[in-house]
Amino acid sequence: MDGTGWRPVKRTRTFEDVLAQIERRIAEDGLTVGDRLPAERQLAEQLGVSRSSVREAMRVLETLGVVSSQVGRGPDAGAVLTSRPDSALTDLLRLHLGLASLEMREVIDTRHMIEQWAAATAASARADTADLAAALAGMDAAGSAEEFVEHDTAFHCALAEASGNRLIAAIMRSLRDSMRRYSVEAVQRLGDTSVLRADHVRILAAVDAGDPGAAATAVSEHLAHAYPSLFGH
Amino acid sequence: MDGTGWRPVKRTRTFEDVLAQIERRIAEDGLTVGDRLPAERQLAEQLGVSRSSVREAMRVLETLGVVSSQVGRGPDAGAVLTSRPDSALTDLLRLHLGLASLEMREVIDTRHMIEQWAAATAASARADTADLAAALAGMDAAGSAEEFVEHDTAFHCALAEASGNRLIAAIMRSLRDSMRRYSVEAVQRLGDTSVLRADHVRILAAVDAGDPGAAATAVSEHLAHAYPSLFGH
DNA sequence: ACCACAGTATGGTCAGACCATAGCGGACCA
DNA sequence: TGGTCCGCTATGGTCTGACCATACTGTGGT
Repeated sequence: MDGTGWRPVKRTRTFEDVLAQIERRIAEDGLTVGDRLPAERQLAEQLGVSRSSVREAMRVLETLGVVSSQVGRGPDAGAVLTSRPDSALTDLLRLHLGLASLEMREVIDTRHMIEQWAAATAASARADTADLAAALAGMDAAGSAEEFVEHDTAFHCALAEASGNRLIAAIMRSLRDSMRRYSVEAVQRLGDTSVLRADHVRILAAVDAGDPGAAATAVSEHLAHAYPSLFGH
Repeated sequence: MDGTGWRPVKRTRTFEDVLAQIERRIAEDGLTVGDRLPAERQLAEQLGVSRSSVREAMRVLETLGVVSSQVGRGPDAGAVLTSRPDSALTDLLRLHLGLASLEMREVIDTRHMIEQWAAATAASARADTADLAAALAGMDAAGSAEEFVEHDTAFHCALAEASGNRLIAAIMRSLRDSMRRYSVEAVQRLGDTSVLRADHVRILAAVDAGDPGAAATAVSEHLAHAYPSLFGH
């Protein structure tokens, strides 16, 4: 106890203050996607800080996928508010997988959960399945494991989007991005993709039929086929 | 067409290059949580860039919850590898909710999905429920809506952790952080918390009994009680 | 053995300069 | 009138070098 009643709880770095100011401004001025933030030099002057601090705050916002910086001049230049949570989530997953603070098993279980939910929800909502069918056609035409996985990813992301929940769709895209290499290896190990194709057809049919239970079951069986090593008991 | 076969696809900013180098280094040297990165000045010299660029890369890594910077001197000073995906996810959700590029409904649906899965998984695994019981006791002792929500949050996060999946637990914590204010209002609107308490007891009992189906059902009914406006048909 | 204090490595911040980019707008010419 | 060229300028991107605050390290004195 120092008797002053003070505790150096946490020092606030300048760029954190800048972040708070910008966030407040977004809320107060009702800024939304497409609007521009003031230029770095202006912002620095307005807030009474150096441009470096403003730039560090910009890096954070860019990392979180809420702004996008463009050089040059004109209406599209400068820091523009955007909404790209995908790359942020992807980077997050990739780095934490690299640090071994997450395991692939956890990622795949999460995907399993999301995909079952998305399939059931899309089926209940009788969502449009044109994108799903297109991705299925792409898989049939694929000539390599990489190409197959690409269209497979498109199929599953389209399924997540069909659920109508943008947060879940964003998480799904990031999960797939993080697993790409792993998925390619899984397909190569499997060799034959006809089983996977049949699974996809069943998922699509269940969604089209508006049968949530069947859709969820089809997804579950599909993942068991795709990653047999993770579903053994 | 410029005839050179080149297209300036995308310029790579210096700090992005620094990020890639650091990430490569983490992978190659097998760095893990607790290890230190070189000092900013060293890194700048090694990579042949300015300290500003290194610092911008650090801000990104810090935002993603992969490093934590400490000033001063000694073993704990400098940039240390950590694993804190929670705050990154929380910031991500908060900002995107603020930009209206996500709606509360989507967040709550996601929570519903996660929580059902977590409850069922925890029940199947016969997970330890001491933390759940402790949070339940905290709720009983709560004197205000804020306090109640705090222990309620602890209960649900403990449930996610009991599933054994750290990714899902991290997402759960972030979701709850983002919804805190909304949850407090929901509890105040509800007035009586006895229904919620009974729900929690049922969830806990189902997990203890190792009954995944009952656990999932209990969670679902609980959310319907807590957010009646979102589950009307 | 202990304590006080100078030394030093660390991140945090700032000021100012220069570069590359890309739209803007006027000058010039047909 | 119309179009084309070219300089202007606002923007982000980068670098340099300085200084501050912090917190450990080691040394020297007691």
